[in-house]
Amino acid sequence: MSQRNTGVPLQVTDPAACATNLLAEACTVRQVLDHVGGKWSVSILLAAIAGPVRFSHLERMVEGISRRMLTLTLRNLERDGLLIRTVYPTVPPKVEYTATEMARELHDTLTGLIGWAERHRADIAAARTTYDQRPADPAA
Amino acid sequence: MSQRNTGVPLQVTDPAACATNLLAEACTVRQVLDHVGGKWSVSILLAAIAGPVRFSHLERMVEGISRRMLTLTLRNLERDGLLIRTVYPTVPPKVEYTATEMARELHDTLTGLIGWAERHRADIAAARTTYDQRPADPAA
DNA sequence: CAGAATCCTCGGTGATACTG
DNA sequence: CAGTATCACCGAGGATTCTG
Repeated sequence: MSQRNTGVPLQVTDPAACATNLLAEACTVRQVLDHVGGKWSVSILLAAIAGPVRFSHLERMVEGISRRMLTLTLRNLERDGLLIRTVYPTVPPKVEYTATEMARELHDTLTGLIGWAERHRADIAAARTTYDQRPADPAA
Repeated sequence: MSQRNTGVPLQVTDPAACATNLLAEACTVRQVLDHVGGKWSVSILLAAIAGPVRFSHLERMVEGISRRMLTLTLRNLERDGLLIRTVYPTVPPKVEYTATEMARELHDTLTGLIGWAERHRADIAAARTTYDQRPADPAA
């Protein structure tokens, strides 16, 4: 990026770092996260998977998102082949975003993540409690 | 955070936002990403899953990570119940990090993500090429 | 309606030095 | 060896305005 903050978020884990056998997995995971790890990517993706959505529709659904980030995230998802952008040349401009097959498969995979999260929600909370109740200064 | 930059990364998606049925999934996914979405989390996690690792061991494996970020990420993972920290009170201090069962299950889930990424690596690259070759100014 | 352009803030991250 | 403390940087994200 030559200019200041002109474009889309970077989201590029350098592929050169993916060398070591063990860490190769980690690197691949990070590549995925570079696509959907953004603050709003998943929300938009899921919305589009549920059915074609329009810009203003998303703006209302995702709640909390700014126009700018909506645009940027949509661009990213489109660039990565997860969304298809369709422009209807009507008088009030109309643009629809549709999830690709690849995106739907990704959703299936993400479902696994959701399952894990729900299975271990309690465990995570418990761990956090345990951690917070650590002795701050054991030297006493 | 009252102070400047004292502690661990935030990593807390406010649960209140998880309301709408459709976006609830997105919110759950984001919760997971809050745990392992950090730049180094996955690498460390995978290393620990492969077997108990020591601090300096990780420092060499992960390559590129700073001491600070290693410490912070380890703290996060420990707090979330993904890692167990064991201190051996030997003369040169020795600390081992072990992955929990929960972490291993997460790894299994992440494997799905890896599979997806490898299946669609070409598609993503192709989409990017297509996107880059867009007409910049169609009005001409 | 659907963006593009601009400016600004904040917190995640890195580099370095110090400590038990 | 395994951290902690402090400082500085910069890029993702937010708010606002303008346009076709």
